[in-house]
Amino acid sequence: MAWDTEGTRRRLKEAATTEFAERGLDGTTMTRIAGRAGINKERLYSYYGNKNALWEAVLTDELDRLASAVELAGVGLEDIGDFAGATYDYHAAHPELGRLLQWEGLTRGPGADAGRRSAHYREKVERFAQAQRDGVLDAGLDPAYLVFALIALAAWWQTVPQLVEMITGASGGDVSERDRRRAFVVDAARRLAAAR
Amino acid sequence: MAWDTEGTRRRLKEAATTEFAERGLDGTTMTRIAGRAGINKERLYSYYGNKNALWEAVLTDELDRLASAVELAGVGLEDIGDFAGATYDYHAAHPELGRLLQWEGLTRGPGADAGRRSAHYREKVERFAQAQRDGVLDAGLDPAYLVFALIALAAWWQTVPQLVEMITGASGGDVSERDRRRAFVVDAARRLAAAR
DNA sequence: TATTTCTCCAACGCTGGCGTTGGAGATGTT
DNA sequence: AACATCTCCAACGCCAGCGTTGGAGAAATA
Repeated sequence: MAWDTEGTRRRLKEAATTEFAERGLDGTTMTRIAGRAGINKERLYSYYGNKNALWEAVLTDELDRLASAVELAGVGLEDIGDFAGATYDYHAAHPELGRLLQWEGLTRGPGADAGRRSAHYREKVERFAQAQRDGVLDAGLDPAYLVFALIALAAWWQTVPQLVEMITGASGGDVSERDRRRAFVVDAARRLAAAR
Repeated sequence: MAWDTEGTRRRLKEAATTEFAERGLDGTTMTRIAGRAGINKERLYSYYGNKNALWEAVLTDELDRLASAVELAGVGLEDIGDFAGATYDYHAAHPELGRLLQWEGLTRGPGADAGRRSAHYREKVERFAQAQRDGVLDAGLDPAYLVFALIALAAWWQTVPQLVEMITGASGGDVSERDRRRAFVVDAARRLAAAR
């Protein structure tokens, strides 16, 4: 059988992503990760060094995927709604990311890969500020707060599903419910941003 | 010196609450809790049995406090913005409780005391529906979604502080920043809910 | 063929954390 | 006085989990 080093590397990271999202950094064991991947523990260490480094690798990787999957097309009101919708879609399709971010938020200290992530968000904020100068967005809003609010609206459904279920009485399983939530997020984003 | 068994019991639970909120169940050590309380570890075990039992005790206790604090929240239909502001204030004032619930939500499936909590939320939803029939709220909004969105806007600042810092560039420490966030939440809530 | 690289495996050292124990002193109660 | 309760303390047994090691086989490369 031919070798596939990138494949084993990827399988290890996938297993780590699942385990970390499920149990957090402290709750996950390296042995479990290796076992889930069906690959020897020694390989895990030789590829990723130690547990913390693996955690960082998982987090940066997941954030990269989010960044490349969700684009902010323009600076119109429509685009802002689309941006919120796309963010919602991504989180709905990849609930592990929300849980990872939540674990990270609970463990104090600087976030993984903080530099690049900050730059990415600042760019979004800057675009929003520009839209504001163009008169598309309400001038009274802090663009950074707006970016944050949109992400919160789009992402929180996946991070606290128990709360959602308690409030709405519906679980997020079926498609029509998901579509209704998405429509609400898009609409809410435009309501928030619109100049009045 | 007179004995104060209830006092030591309470001090132990307070220390446990702080530590658990800070580090979660897995991240907390019994030795640390005892050390923080300034009481011997053996006392901790004699009073609360083991780590999991202590966790349960802390959680049910905090949930009781939340329930009784929430019961005070009065009568009549409040202004939507004020409701969001009050929710923001509550989460800002009681970060331990919010963090404990976050840990719990991540580590388990069904949250403890789900019955009472969902009843509380349903009641809020019902009030919003009434406000909708009265024409105060936009008729096109699902009131449950609206309640959820308001809570998300108010609570997520405390949930993912790293993300907030990356987006806004400011830490939530100083008072003026907190006031500005609160004002944004209040304003955003009104924008979301207003009939157009 | 010789060498390097990738992989498996079993076992190990080590640390840290859980929960316990036995002894001792101080403070109460009968 | 006799007894029970509360507290401290130091040390222990135990185990799970991190990260390592040495040896071996298989696949590539030279």
